[in-house]
Amino acid sequence: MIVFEEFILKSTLEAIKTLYSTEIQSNLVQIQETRKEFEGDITIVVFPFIKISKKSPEITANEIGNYLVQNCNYVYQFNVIKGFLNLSVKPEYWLEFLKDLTFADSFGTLPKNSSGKRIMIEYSSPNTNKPLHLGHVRNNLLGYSLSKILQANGHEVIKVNLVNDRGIHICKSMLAWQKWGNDITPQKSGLKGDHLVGDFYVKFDQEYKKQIKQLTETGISAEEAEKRAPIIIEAQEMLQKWEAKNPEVISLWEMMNSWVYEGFKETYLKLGVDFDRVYYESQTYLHGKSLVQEGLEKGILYQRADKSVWIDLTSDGLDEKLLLRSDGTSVYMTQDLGTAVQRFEEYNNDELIYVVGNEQNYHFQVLSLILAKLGYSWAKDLKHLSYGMVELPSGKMKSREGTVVDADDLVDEMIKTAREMSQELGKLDEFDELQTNEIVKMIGLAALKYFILKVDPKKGMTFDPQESIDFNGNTGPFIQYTYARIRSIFRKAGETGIKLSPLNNNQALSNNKEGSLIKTLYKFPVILSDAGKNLSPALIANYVYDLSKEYNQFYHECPILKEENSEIRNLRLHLSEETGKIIKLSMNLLGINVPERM
RNA sequence: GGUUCCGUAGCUCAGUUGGAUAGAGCAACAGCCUUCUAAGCUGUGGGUCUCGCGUUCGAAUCGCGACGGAAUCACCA
Repeated sequence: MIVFEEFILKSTLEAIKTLYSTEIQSNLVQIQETRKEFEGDITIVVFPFIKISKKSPEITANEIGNYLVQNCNYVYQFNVIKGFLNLSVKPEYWLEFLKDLTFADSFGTLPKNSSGKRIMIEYSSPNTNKPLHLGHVRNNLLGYSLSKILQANGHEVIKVNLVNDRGIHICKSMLAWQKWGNDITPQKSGLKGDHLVGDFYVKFDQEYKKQIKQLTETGISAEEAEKRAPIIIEAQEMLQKWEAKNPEVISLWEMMNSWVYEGFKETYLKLGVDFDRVYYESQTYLHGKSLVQEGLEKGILYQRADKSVWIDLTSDGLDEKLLLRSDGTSVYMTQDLGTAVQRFEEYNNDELIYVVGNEQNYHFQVLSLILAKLGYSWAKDLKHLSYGMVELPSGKMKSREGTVVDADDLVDEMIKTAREMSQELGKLDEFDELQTNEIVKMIGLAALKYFILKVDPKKGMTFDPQESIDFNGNTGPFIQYTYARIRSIFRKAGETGIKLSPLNNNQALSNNKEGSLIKTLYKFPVILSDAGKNLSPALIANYVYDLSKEYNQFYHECPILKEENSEIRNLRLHLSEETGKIIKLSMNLLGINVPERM
């Protein structure tokens, strides 16, 4: 595959050496895409050179432009606007690029392990006391998409899920079920297991609040009341029994967790995400204690009079952090230290990416710092994909207060809307029921996934369930529609016996929409690589939107099957084919499917 | 209070080593289907890039300050 930029960079360095007898660093040469409103393909910013040339930007640009036209094969003409040197790449090279593209299997992607690392990515990581909500949806979609993107960048990826299946939160649900459940089960209630368990979590909280209120009315402070409410004390006792492996508590715990897992399984399937390995916190929460011992011996950690163990990070601009409670039990950090060591030992991975919300930035900062202090060289290879919180127009979501957008409801709602919308447009007429179900599911999910993934992960986002979801404009369905259009052309071509033939070497581009489409296709490998480096599916999402928009303009302006000149028609068919391939590939990187028709 | 992140059109968002007249979509308005899928295309209006100062040939982008918002600083996870 030709990469014009490399050659132009090299020639520009030569030009400066020849013209001004100075060798410069290659990072002084700024090469960028020429803006649409100007003529040309590739632009060099000449301002950095004027100190060397000691001439005006215009003269400098002209001198370099002339040199390139004479000495660089790919450049055939140029124009200068202010300090910008706009170069035009010879059309035959664009065509050659397109030709290479027709032979490429998955253009832009690197084969497995080609240049790659072994990367473990942890995402989802739900609690087992309640169903998944919109926040988890963002997490799952980011994690899954990122794993695809990293694979396409030639890395080996291990997707893992760490299920938070123990602790006070699940005891709350268990206790509430014990008290008010009347032996209800998912089967008897007809509810999904995770939803049923979540209902008891809410029930617990309501009762807890009631008890706090009663206590404060007797003159006890709110803080004290929160500690003394009988129901919270009962929950804590239950947690102790769990840790003591009390058979009754354990079997209740196993039963309710199994309900939740059934529910999660369904949600994951619906969202189309999966994992190579699932860890359970009940099996990992004791890890890390030996590390603490080691740290104490090395003098990195210290013990207080009450036996609790701490690390002092004040010299790193952070605080002191607890690593073992005074009763010797471990905390979240202890466990994370332990599991990180385990994972690197077990998988010998090069990186470990945690997909976790930005509310835990501090935690991960401390985590890698402690590991570095303990002497693990891979501490620098821990990465935190810190994504922003999803808020509703009404503000933050609170699961205890029932103001969350439930993941299952959300997906169902999207599919329902997709069905209504498609029906209204008369798009479902040719489909039978089975096909209809499949297509509306594909469209509804695309709308949801794309809406969430197109936003820069680092940024917070607001989600309006009523208005946010659209099927026009910068949306998943728009991109799917573009793909379906392309497929439709090839069905028609098949019916009329038109076939793709190899591209002619001397084929000229007949329309500038063809040119801008080729240029957009050309950008894909760089976008894919950037998306991997920046851990950002949003780059792919915005690119595939640009590509679709570009294609629709081309489609509108250029007849394809109706084109009578068979060479031009063939070129346009190839452009359509390649665009379709990259749309499909990009959408797959986002975890979104594309339909043959819609 | 300390630390970190954010502030771009009415709304949701792009804008990545500082580069040309800051871009899309939605919403509003006006056009385009006897022609390959109108979930499309074209056009109009809409901006003090929160504000100020600085660095620079050049700042939405970098630095400092102010204002506004978020997260975090737990013997929670």
